[in-house]
Amino acid sequence: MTSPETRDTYHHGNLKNALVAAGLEILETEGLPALTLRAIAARVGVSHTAPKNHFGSLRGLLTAIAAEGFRRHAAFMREGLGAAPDRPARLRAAMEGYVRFATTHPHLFGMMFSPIHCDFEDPALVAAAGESFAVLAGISEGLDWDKGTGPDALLKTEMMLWSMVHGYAVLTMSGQMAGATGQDDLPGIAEIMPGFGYRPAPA
Amino acid sequence: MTSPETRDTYHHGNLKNALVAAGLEILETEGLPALTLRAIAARVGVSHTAPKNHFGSLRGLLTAIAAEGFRRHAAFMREGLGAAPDRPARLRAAMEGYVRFATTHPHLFGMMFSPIHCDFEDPALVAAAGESFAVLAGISEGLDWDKGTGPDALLKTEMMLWSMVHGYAVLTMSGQMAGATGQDDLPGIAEIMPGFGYRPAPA
DNA sequence: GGGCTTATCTTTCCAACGTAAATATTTCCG
DNA sequence: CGGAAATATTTACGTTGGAAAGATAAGCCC
Repeated sequence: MTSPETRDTYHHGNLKNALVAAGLEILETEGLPALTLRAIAARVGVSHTAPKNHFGSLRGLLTAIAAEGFRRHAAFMREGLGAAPDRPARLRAAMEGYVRFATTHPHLFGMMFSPIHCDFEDPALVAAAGESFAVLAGISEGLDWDKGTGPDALLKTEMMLWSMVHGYAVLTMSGQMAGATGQDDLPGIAEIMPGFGYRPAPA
Repeated sequence: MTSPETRDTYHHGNLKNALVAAGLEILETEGLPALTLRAIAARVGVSHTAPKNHFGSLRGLLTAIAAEGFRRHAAFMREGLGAAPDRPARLRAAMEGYVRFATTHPHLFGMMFSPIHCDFEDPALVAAAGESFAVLAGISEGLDWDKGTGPDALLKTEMMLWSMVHGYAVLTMSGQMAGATGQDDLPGIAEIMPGFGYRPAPA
């Protein structure tokens, strides 16, 4: 996917996308500390100052990479939704997709939620993150729990689900959950989520 | 608390503690990106290579700072416990202490859970983090929910509470929760936690 | 199709960073 | 008192992101 180390034309032609793709590759193979401006540019075959024209700074490039990460993240969450027979199963599938993305792409996932690396004010990133959040919002409606009917019911439900699954993903992935509990084999996200039911579907 | 910029003796005398204290100060005033080896050393008044004798590397020093962070984190969680009249109130107090620490010391909190900066294998860090986890463990016992009695009941309860409160803290603090929901004024941790009750105290 | 404008990329340079190695100073302890 | 160990400094090095200036290509208008 990424262009080779050399090229015949002075202009790359598709540098913006190539840089994002190269960054994703580096994240997968070498991790976050190796994700330097110079390394990304070298992989595409351009000078280390070339990205500045498209992204302004390293932070800008990382933000674009994170945005692509959120799109894939949303795709992971949506993956099991089709096969789910009912709403509780959909809830479970989305949560497990969330965690599966984190464990499959740990470095990318870590960067996507790091204020040091990403600019959460960036409109493109906000939009991409909203794509993931929308999946959560979709399964939040009608969830039956003690705050599922009052004021801000939907907002509270979304926040509760997001907080739980995100905390689980972060803490297990970093090894802190294993370290603090002393357990190697930890329960999955479905095993630590209260068994929420759903109120009858609206109409 | 920290030594002044100059000193009369060749040996500092208490460099190890002074470096940790200086690091904490920098985190409060200038944030995580400013927490460099050279900046910490300069604040204490030693050369930027002096910390190596005590901590090995920058990562080692940051790990020690994080450990002190976890001790203070545990103190925040314990703070409201005494005044709580019953067990549900204790649960709420601990959760709110967790979040209050994160909002009061955002940069320190962020570093404490960053595998890039800290070495989660370090015994001192594991011990300090365990101190925080112990507070959670203390309020997990007897919590009444659908997984509160089966196998690994206590472990699952601890993991559920920790995941929820940690996810909430991270996502609200980074601004992502506000960004994705479009809400400025978000519900507190107590408002998005299921209203757990407790089974009768054991004897 | 000639010429101006703009976008894109390179080259060069710089300050700041973490770390290594060699050296200086102090303390500890026999 | 004296050598060993601990502690801190000096110097140097390779790497990083970014700024500045110049080179090259593309777009576009007449």
